[in-house]
Amino acid sequence: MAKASGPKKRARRSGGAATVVDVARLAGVAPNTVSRVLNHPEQVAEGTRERINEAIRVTGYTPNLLAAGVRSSRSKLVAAIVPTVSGPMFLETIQALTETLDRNGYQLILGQAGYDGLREDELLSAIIGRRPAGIALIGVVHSAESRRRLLASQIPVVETWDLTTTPIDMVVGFSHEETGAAVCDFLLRKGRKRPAIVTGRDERAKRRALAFAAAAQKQGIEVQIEWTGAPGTLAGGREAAARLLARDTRPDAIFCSSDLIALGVVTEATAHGVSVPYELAVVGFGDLNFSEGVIPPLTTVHLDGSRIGELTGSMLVDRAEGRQPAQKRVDVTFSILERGST
Amino acid sequence: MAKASGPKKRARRSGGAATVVDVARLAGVAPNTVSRVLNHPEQVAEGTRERINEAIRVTGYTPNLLAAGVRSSRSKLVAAIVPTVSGPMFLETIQALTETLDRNGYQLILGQAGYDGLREDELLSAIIGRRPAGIALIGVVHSAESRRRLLASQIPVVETWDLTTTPIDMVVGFSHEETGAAVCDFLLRKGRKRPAIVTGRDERAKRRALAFAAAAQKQGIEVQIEWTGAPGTLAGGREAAARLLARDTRPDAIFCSSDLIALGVVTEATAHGVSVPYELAVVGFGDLNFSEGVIPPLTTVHLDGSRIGELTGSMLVDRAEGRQPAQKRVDVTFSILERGST
DNA sequence: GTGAAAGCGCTAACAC
DNA sequence: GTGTTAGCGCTTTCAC
Repeated sequence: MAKASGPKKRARRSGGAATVVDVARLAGVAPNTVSRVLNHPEQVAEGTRERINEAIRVTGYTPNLLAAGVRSSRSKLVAAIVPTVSGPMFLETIQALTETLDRNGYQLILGQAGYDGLREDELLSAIIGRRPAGIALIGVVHSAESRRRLLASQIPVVETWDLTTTPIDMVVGFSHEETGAAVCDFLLRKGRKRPAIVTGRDERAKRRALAFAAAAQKQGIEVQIEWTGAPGTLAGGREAAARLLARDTRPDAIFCSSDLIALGVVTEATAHGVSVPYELAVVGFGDLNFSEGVIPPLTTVHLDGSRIGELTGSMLVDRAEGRQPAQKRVDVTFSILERGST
Repeated sequence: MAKASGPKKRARRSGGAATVVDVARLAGVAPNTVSRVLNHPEQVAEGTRERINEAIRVTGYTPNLLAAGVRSSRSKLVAAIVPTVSGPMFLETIQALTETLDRNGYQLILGQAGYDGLREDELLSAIIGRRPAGIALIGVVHSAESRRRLLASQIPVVETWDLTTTPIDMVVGFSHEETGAAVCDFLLRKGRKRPAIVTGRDERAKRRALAFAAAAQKQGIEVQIEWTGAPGTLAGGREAAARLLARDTRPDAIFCSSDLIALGVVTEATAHGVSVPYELAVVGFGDLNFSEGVIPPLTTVHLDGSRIGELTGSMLVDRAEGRQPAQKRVDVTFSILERGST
């Protein structure tokens, strides 16, 4: 029997999907016993369990997770809020997060806040309304109002890609100030005298740029800054580089707020006959998957985006299951990968 | 009054979040009137509405969308299944989809099927269990079993990035066969005699490659194919190019299954002193945001990923709201953007 | 090990 | 316009 799956008996009230009641009737048990097979199979006798599993197969029953969530107030859902999904920066993090959640039986619901953070409040309502077991803020800057709502919601939160001093709850990230200063140091140590910056306008990039400039200032060096849009693009990098190369005092080193921008800077410099790294050193940020393969290979700031995603995922799952996560604050640090462009 | 939001009165049973009952009590109305303000505000007298809205503010009430979903069997949730989120190919589509849904009050839940499509069935259960109003399959190949389950679930489905002849429900895409043949034509017309292919192993890329080869065959030309991993990387492109350039009959044109691979091929060729486009023409696929900016600018197959996402979103929303979408099958076509690399 | 009964938070039907 | 009643599909006591 059971040639095809799909609804067998008469159509049911709403949607026509099979319910615990249908399965229970077919298996000759009470509805809650079906629930038990799904959630605590060890509490059910083997014979009964088999009969019920067979009934599940025959009816094509797929548990209604919404209903389960209402009753148990455990939604098995985690929300991630990103500025936009189409910047390459956070992809590894989202991927690793999804996989980690998945492995633990959780689903990811994705919200785009945009780089301007308008609509942030509406988005938050939509998300909190789903009663997720946790919320991951990935590279998002949030308003005071959002903070308050998140705090009030009691939902576990992980903020990532930064190390706030006043976190809402948990944090996985690194210091953008340290990063900027470290890159400045690195370039000056290599004997560069006229460092410049090409940076997107987003909050974190700004802080790296400022820290870079401050570190240079300490050595009595003024840094030129060129702004470009967020998220960073190759074209934006080329334009900014063109402006920089046209100046009277041409920089001999450029720190870019993303690898894509850095590739643009290298491309433009090459097009102008400026040799990278001899006349111009270029440092990127993000260590995207193409950065090692281009010519010259890009020196860049490496961040373990996957690790951020995994940690975020397991911290949220821990909390969702009532465990205390190993740490509430993780500094994943960064590293400068020296390659051909410097 | 109402200095801060957040729960006011005594803690409530589960989770501590305010419910319709709390709001109703505070506003002196019945619970369903609160529900009405949320869902059909025009049915409620202005005075009552204001009182309720004030009560909502004071209590910090956020509607439990899970409960709403169970009762109304409308979850305001759409699921998207992608092979992996970290390939750049589908990002614009996911972004446009998210935005379109968002504008209509729907949220996106994201599932990664992986390129191998294992775990596909488990993923599908998790997704169908949420009773989403629609499912978008973005660049995913699905098993016969998955097809059956989707069909049985009665949930509106849009398959994208391809034009299946036997769609589950709706389709937004283009023909990979036509694409492959068109690129072949394009290269032969430009006088290339020894075309080759560097392609990832994913299903669609394979079909483009085969169609390319078949078109060449018709003109009596044999095509060399080099395989690389999926998703395509710059490094993979370089390796494949190195192998191709080492052969006795060196190709004078290479069609790549992604722009990232193409950039790798160009890089490797340049490193070998092979001039692009004079000695070697290179065509990419996807028109990623960097492709126009590199040197030489990449000739590539352009696809409007955003449009695919928007269309998918509005088709699903239409169906979710009981409307018939304008079309069930949309061919978004492709175009070959001729730039410096050919 | 299993069943009966209650109830999660919400919304749809039907009164008035 | 608004309240009363019922019930979505599930899980959680609490019996036995």
